[in-house]
Amino acid sequence: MKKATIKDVAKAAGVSTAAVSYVLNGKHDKVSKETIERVNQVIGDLNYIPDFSARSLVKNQSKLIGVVIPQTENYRQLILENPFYSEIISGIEGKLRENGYHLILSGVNRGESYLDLSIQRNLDGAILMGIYPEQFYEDLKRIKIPIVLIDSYINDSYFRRIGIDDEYGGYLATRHLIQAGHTNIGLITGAIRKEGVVEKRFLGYKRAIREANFFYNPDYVFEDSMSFEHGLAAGREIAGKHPEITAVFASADLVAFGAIKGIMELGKKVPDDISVIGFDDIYMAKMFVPPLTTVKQDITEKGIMAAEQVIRLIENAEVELAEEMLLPLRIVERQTVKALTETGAVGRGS
Amino acid sequence: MKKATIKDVAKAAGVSTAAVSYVLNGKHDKVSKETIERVNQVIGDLNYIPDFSARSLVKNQSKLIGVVIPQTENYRQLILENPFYSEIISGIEGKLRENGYHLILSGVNRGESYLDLSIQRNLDGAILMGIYPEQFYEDLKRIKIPIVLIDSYINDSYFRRIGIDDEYGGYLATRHLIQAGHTNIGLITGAIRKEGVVEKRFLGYKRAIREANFFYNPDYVFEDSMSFEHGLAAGREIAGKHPEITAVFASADLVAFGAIKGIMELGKKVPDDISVIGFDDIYMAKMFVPPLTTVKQDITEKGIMAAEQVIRLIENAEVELAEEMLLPLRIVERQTVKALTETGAVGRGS
DNA sequence: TTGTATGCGTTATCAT
DNA sequence: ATGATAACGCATACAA
Repeated sequence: MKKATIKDVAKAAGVSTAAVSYVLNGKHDKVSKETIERVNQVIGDLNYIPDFSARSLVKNQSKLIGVVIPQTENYRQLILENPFYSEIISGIEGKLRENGYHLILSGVNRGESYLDLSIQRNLDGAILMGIYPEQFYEDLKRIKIPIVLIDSYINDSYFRRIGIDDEYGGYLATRHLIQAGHTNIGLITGAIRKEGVVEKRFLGYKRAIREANFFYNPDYVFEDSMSFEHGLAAGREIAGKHPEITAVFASADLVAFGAIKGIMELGKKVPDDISVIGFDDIYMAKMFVPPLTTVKQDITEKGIMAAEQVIRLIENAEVELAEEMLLPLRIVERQTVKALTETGAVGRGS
Repeated sequence: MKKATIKDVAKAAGVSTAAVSYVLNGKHDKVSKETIERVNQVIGDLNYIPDFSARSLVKNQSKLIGVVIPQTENYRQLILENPFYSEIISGIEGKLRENGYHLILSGVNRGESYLDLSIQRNLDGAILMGIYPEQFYEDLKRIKIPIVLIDSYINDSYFRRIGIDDEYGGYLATRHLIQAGHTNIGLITGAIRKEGVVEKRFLGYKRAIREANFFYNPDYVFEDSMSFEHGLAAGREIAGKHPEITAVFASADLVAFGAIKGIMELGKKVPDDISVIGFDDIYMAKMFVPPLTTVKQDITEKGIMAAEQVIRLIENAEVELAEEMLLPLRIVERQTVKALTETGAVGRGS
C-alpha cells in the first residue's frame, strides 16, 4: 500500500492540491461547502495522512518537542531508572500529545551540545532536565526556540523555569525533624554544586538548624551522589559511627531508601532508632516498607506544566510568562519519622 | 542567527549544492580531495547541520523510531512510573542514539491506531510494548516498517519479538518455592488474558505445582491487575484469611512489593511467616526492605536488543532474523524466601 | 570531477 | 471559489 499524498487526494477528488490543503488546514473561507465534503470523503477513503516532514519544510515548524534527561556517568544510558524522571516524562508526554505535539526523548553525549538535534529536527521547543556546562546553555540560546528548564537555577531570562523552592523544601524537611524533637540531624545528599538543586536543599537544612539555635556540624553532612548506593553507605556509617544522630534528611527519596536500608543492616530501627525524611515523594515512597515520610512535590504536574509552557510559548510567542514557576511543596507524613518529645507537633503519621 | 542551508555552504565554498551533498554523504568518489576539504571547512565555519525533514522527504527515511508504551486506564498518561518500562526505554534510547536514530516516545489513544503517527512522521521502525486489540496489529502491518514487539505473544511472522520464556519464568519461581519446602503456594497476578505474558507465568506456576504433585487450588490465585495496589490487597487477604499459605509468587516485582507490605500490615513477617518471590528484578528490587528474591530478566538488555533488531531490520532489509528472541532468566536469591525444610536446596540468600 | 535540474509532499502566493 | 506554481532543504540522475 503506497502512502497516499495530497496529489492523490486532489486527483481523486477532482480538485487542485491547493484546495485539498485548504480544507486540511481549515481555511473554510477559501473553499465551497461541496468541495470540503468531497475532499474529506476522499481523504477518508484513501486514508490520507499529511506528511509532517513536508509540512515542517514549508511551515518551518515540526510539532516536535525535544526532551532531555541526564545520563549515567558513562554517558551510555539515560537515568530513567530514577523514577523521578519517568514520572515527569509521563506528564510531559500526555500534555504534548493532547496538543498535537510529539516528543523526542534523548540524552546528550558528553561534551556535545543539543544544537545538532534541535537543528536537524527543527524542534519547536525543548524541555531540559539536569545540569549542564555553561556553554551548553549559551549554545542553546542561539537557536531561538522556547526552552523550559526543569529544576534549574540557571539565571537567564531567555529560559523559562519550572521548579520548586528547594531551599524551602530542605528547610521544611529539617524543621519537621526538629519539631519532632530531634537535635542531631544528619544530611545525606548528592554533590553540592553551587546554584544547584542540591545546594539549595542543603542551604534549607542549614537554615532550619540555625533557626533552632542548633550547632551546624559539617560532620553530619554526608555528601556524595544522589543515589541509592550513597544513601546505603551513609546510612551504615550513621548507624555505625554516629549514635548521637537520631534523624536524617535525605535529599531525595532514592537516597532515603538507601539510608533506611543501611541503617537497618546495622540492626537499628527506622524510625524508632533513627528517623528518616526524604524528598520528592516518588511513586515508590508510599510503597516502601516502612512508607517514607517525605517532602512531596507533584512530579507529574511538573511535567504537565513544563509541557504547557513550551506549547504556550510556541503558539503565542508574544505572551509574557513569568520567568520562573514554583510548584507547591508539603510534608507527607508516613512512617519513617518518630517524635521524640511530647510537645512535638509531629506524630508517627498513619 | 539564520539556520545555514546547503545553499549557503555551496555558495561560501564556491561549489554547487550537489558537491556539498556529495561530501555530506561520503560519496568521495565523486568529488576531489580539495573540494572535500574546502566544503568541510565551510561546514564547520557556518555550523551547518542538515535538515532531517528535507532529507526525509527525498530519501524516504526519517531516522526516527517510534516507541510505544501502555497508558493508564484513563489513557491520559504513560505507565512510565512502572520502572520496568523506564529501564527498557533507557536501553532503547542509548542504542538508538549510538546509531544515529532518534526516538519518539508516545502512548496511543484508546481505540486509535498507531498508523497516524507512523505515517505522519515517516517512522523507519517501531518498538511496541503492551497488548493491543487485534485490529491494532493488522493496521500496523499495512505500513511496511520493521516492528519489534516486546513481551508479546502475537503470533505473526510480520513482527519480530523480543521477550522471555514467561511460562518457564513462572515455573522457575514456583519451583524455587517448592524446593524451599513450601506446599501451599499462592499466586498474585494481573489479569490473565489468553496468550498474554501474565497467562504464561500463570501456566508456569501451574506446571510446577502439578509437577510436584500438589493440588492446584484456584482459591490460591489472586487475579486482578499488575499493580502495587492489587499486591497490597492480596497480601492482606492472604495474611488474614489464608494461614495455610506459606509462600507467594507475585508475577511482577511491583506486585510483590504490594504483597509484602500487605502481609506486614497484618503483623506477619516476610519471609519468616510468608515467603514472597517476584518477577522482573527491577532496579528497586534490591533496594526494597527486605531485598526481594525474584526472577531476573535483564530489562535494559531487552531494550538494547529491541533497538538492535529494528536497526538491523531497517538497514539490512534482507537479513533473516529469528522471529523471536528469548532472553535468559534466572532466580536471584535475596531475602524474601525462606526454606522450610532441611533438604531444601534454598537458603535465605545473602 | 563538477554542476544543472528535478522531485520529494506540503503550503502559500498569485492569478483566474 | 479555485487552480497553477513557486518555494522549503536536500539528494540524485544526468549532462557537461
